Amino acid sequence: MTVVTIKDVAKVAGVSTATVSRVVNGQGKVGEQCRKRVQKVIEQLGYRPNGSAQALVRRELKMVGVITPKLSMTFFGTLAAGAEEMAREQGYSLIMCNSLYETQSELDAIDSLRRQGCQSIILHSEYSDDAQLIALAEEISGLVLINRFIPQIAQRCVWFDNLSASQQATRYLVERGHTEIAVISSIYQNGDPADRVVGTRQALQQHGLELNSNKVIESTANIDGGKEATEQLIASGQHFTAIVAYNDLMAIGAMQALHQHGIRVPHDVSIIGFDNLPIARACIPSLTTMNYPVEEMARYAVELSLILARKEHPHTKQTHLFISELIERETVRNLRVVQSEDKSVGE
Amino acid sequence: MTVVTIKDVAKVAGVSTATVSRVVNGQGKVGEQCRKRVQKVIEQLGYRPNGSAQALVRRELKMVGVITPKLSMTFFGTLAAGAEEMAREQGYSLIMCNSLYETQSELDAIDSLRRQGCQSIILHSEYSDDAQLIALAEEISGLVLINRFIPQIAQRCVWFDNLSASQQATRYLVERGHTEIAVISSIYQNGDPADRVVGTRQALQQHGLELNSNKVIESTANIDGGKEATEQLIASGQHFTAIVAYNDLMAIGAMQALHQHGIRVPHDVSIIGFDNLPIARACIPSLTTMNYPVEEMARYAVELSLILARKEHPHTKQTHLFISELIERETVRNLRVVQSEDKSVGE
DNA sequence: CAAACAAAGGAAAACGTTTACCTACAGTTT
DNA sequence: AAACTGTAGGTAAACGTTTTCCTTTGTTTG
Repeated sequence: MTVVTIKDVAKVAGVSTATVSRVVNGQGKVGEQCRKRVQKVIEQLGYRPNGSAQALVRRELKMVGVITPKLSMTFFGTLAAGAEEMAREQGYSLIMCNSLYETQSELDAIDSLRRQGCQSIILHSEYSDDAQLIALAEEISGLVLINRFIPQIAQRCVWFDNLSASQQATRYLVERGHTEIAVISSIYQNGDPADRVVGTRQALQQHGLELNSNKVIESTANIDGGKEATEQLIASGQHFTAIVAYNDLMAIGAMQALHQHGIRVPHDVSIIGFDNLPIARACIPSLTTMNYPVEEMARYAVELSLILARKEHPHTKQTHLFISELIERETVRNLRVVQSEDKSVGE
Repeated sequence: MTVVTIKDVAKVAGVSTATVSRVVNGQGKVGEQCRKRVQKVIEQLGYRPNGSAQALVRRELKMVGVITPKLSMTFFGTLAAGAEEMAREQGYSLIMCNSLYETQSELDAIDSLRRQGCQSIILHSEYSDDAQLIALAEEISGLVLINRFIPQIAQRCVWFDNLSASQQATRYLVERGHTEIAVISSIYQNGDPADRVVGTRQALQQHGLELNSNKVIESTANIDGGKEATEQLIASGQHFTAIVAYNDLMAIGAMQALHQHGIRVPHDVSIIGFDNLPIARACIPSLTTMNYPVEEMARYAVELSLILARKEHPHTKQTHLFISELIERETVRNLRVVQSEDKSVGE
């Protein structure tokens, strides 16, 4: 007797498997003393319903799949943690897949999830194109895109208002007297970086300023990328008193590069990051950044996915947009207050 | 026709389901032209085997479960990433559970995994006691403990040599002239912190020095905890020229606290962390730390778990110990080289 | 007291695979 | 030509549930 099945329980309790099933699931009519007896046998034998059999007959696996590029990055780890939490609350388990920023592994992951019978999938897609994703949405009722917006499947998109966030960040700098602003952007393909540059440009224009393209440097969205981009920026001789970074990691890299060149933050150069990772609070000086409510978004995405998978969606064309807020810390200097010294970079 | 089954394929291809199954799994005798025909039908219909049905009949789910306290922490995210990678290589998927440092959620997670039919489980357990885990190992053939050692189930333990790592760290400090060493430890229950304190004590003794218990402060294993512990240490008026921190986060917290008190790192106080998180390389000054090969360990743990689950284990009493190496960076000052200034904390 | 009904619980089909066993047929050996 | 052998491929049982009918039994109602 390796594993206890419902039949074993039924036999010992002297009832049919139907009754045991009813007791386990707490539905259908079962007499009180009968229920008690079955309960007891279940305990004694340590019966545990077989999930595969349940999934087979119910035609649904109580799992939600999450596909992100790289779980070891705090941002995606946090995303996964939020998703796991909501999934668990709803009685689902979480299957995790890393896509490693490759289209093929992204597709493989989706395929493997579908094969498992997983109808709920949260996808953070960097590289698949819109058409592919729209096609996928046709087939997978519970597909939800996180951090991406595709108009045709707006109701499946849980995303972040990059435009207004970067406008907000830029405005904050301008209001503090910064007019020469550099942007350290990412080489990601998914539109986010581009949106943010646009946001910065728009905010500057609203104040009669302009974003010089020479001050926009792209690199990989991590610490090294930030360092590299900043080196490039310094080397180019551009004049700037503030940097808007694509994310906190790049901002940290920028701080390192500036530090190596003896440029002080925020005294000589101010910096704003994105994401509000724990590291932003921890670094010295602590990083002013735009909050990215990724955990909350992930929770929401799972909830949405479960609803969509149940096909209860009155096909609203509503989309799901999360907005940012600025976390004020120590890396932005207000040039309009103290004018003690006026050193800045370049020129 | 909502979903394509093996029967549909069989009907269209004019063969039995057995043949389709043989084609899909590439085993058993199937004629060449017959195989081709079936392949084609599978393509056309977009047939995808039902994982639940397969798991049911094969009595195994191709999944490995990973249970960690908090996925949003880089350490555990990295662990999960390593596990996912190996699982995928072996054709398995990964189920993630957060235990949130609670015994009950830990047990719930295990229960849910077992119910799914998951025989491979990687558990990072903080709070369950040895007896519980030993009992669990009896029932779950593929249970592997990561970052924990229990002699009775040594063959299921993938762990880290805390003792020698902390000895190594301490020796490194002593060799650089540090004699007054403080330890910022964690309040975790799982034995790691205690082992590390012992390691430090032993290393000091080997050099004829002693670890003053007043210089060992415990707190939570994160940035705030490190800050708090350091504040306490400073307030206590103890004299110290170096700190061994329980992990990089606590080390960063310590650096912040020291910074706030105008104490320079490494000039006045040296620090060694543990884990070698990306943040250790990124902070200023960059943190000297003991490497913790957690990703590699996680990969290994999954491999081991799969072997154990298959019960191929010739019951060796081998255990699986990973060792550390010191990553030299900028937070340790060599007191024996330059003696320009001699300020230190306390006294 | 008969008729109607409700409640408890059983029998069996269904879910989609895999696989042990069997059949049919073609080719080989005597 | 008969007997044998090997192989492609079919049949059907099995995996462990859930759920739709039923049947049985006891209770209410006119």
